[in-house]
Amino acid sequence: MAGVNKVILVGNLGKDPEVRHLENGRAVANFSLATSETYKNKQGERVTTTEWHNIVLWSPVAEIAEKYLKKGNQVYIEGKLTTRSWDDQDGNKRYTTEVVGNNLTMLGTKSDNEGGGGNSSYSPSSEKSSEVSSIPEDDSDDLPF
Amino acid sequence: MAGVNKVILVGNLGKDPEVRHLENGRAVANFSLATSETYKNKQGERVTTTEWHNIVLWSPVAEIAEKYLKKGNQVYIEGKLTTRSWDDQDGNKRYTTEVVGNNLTMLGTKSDNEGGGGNSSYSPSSEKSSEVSSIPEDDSDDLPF
Amino acid sequence: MAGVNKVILVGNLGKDPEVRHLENGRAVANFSLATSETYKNKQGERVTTTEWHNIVLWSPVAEIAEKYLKKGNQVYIEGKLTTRSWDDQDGNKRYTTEVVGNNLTMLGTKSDNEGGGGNSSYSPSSEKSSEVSSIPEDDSDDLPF
Amino acid sequence: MAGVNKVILVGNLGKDPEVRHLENGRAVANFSLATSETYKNKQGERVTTTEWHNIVLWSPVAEIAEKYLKKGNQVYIEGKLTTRSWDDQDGNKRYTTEVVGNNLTMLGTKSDNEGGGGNSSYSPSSEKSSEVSSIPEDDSDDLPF
DNA sequence: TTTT
DNA sequence: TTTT
Repeated sequence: MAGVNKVILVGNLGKDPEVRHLENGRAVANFSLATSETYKNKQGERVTTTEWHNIVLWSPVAEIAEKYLKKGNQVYIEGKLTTRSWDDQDGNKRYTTEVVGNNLTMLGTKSDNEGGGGNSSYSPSSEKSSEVSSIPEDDSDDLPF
Repeated sequence: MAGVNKVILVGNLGKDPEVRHLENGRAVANFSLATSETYKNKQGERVTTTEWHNIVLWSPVAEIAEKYLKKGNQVYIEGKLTTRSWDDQDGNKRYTTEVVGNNLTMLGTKSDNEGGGGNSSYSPSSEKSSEVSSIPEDDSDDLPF
Repeated sequence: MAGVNKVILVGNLGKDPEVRHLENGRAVANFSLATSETYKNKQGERVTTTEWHNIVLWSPVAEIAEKYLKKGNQVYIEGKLTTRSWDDQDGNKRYTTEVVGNNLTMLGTKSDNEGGGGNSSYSPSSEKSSEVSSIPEDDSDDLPF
Repeated sequence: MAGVNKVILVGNLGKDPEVRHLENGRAVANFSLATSETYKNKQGERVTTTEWHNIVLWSPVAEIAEKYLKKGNQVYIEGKLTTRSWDDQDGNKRYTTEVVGNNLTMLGTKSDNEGGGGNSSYSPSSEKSSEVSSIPEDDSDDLPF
């Protein structure tokens, strides 16, 4: 009965996170993440294929994404697969699969993650270094925030 | 640039695998897999939520699924997330996310996986035991088939 | 700086868990877990290799292990690698590597896990089913205990 | 019977890899990898704990490590846990646990991995970019080398 | 020391 | 559509 539903991704943000602050005080962040792999095909040519993932982060990870993540940043994300359904304008049932992340680690050096993305609202708080970027899943009380 | 795209699931098959044998000799198996988790809500009631995943397996894992997997069986599946697009009858772009598995391990005892599923065409070949059910990802040449 | 240290195991307990209850109210469980893989060697013979892992579980997972796990049971364990050092009787520094689990899921059917192991002190409490055996890592407040 | 034995690490090399080329043409690389996590303790102080792992890589991953990895580089490593025993000078049985990696991905930008380590024999080949650094586990025949 |  |  009990199951396991786990996703592990290392990739780059396709855009800056979009963060909404809900009335109940929680925040939710959304962005797309690209995971690429390069291989040689039969003709010996190097080919790169990229998969795009819809990432959803809730508080307190959402706030970390808001403060520190920018378009292009490389991150490790651990989470679970969820599919939700909705009705489109034609009354058809549609499904969207997302990765709800519960663990986020920024990769690369600090300089990789500064200056960064397509967002002009660069915040000096990102200088606080990537040391704070990992959310240990098993003691969420001790978050460095 | 190089990335990681990994999914790890432990769940139960919602139905027998559907297997198609392609002209090029390869086979592809499809089935849905349920991963359930149980927790207590604020009212102290035990609640079970189930997530359904679309699983795709290619040869030689597809043939293992064909021979040994039945509705209800519990399996460990490791693979990667892929999203493919198609056009529906209204000309709208639709997206389907699937887990393409490259590693499959049957769980539980042999007796769990015998007699099994909703499929009446029970095959004695399933008595060959689950020893053959794990496909080591790194030496696919040594598959027990 | 921030890193990832994750271990995922599916295997069988080599013996019943040994559980110690500490003065501070916490409990710690220890047992060995076997992960086996079968492959064909160059001679076409089926060969099984088994790796043994030292598992350490702390409250509240330790109490679950105490109540429900027995020698022979198949489990999914997620945790992290830790190496601790100690001095042997000859004054040499020794190292022991253990997997500290933070997520445990019992596998197989209920019947697999009943009647169970080499332990005669079979407790009817294990009939409470494996529904309680999964510890969702991200809402430990909602543990079914 | 069939089991799962999987380790996933993101960390930094403690030193340049040591690579031995065996008579049979295979190579084996060894290095230590640090995975760090930072959290706040009860006193609100930020604490960093570091775990060291013994990494072993065989061909063809060993050659990649030899060419591209240096002390300090951040990598993603996927592999399995193995414990081997040996006899020390006092005739005591000793055990060493290692992570045998079968998947390696270099993290960060190219500049992170240049100039790098404590090794003076810097090789321009590392400029070939980290695109080549991921070894897809399921088609090892198509390695970009 | 497990499991099939 | 699974499982307990």
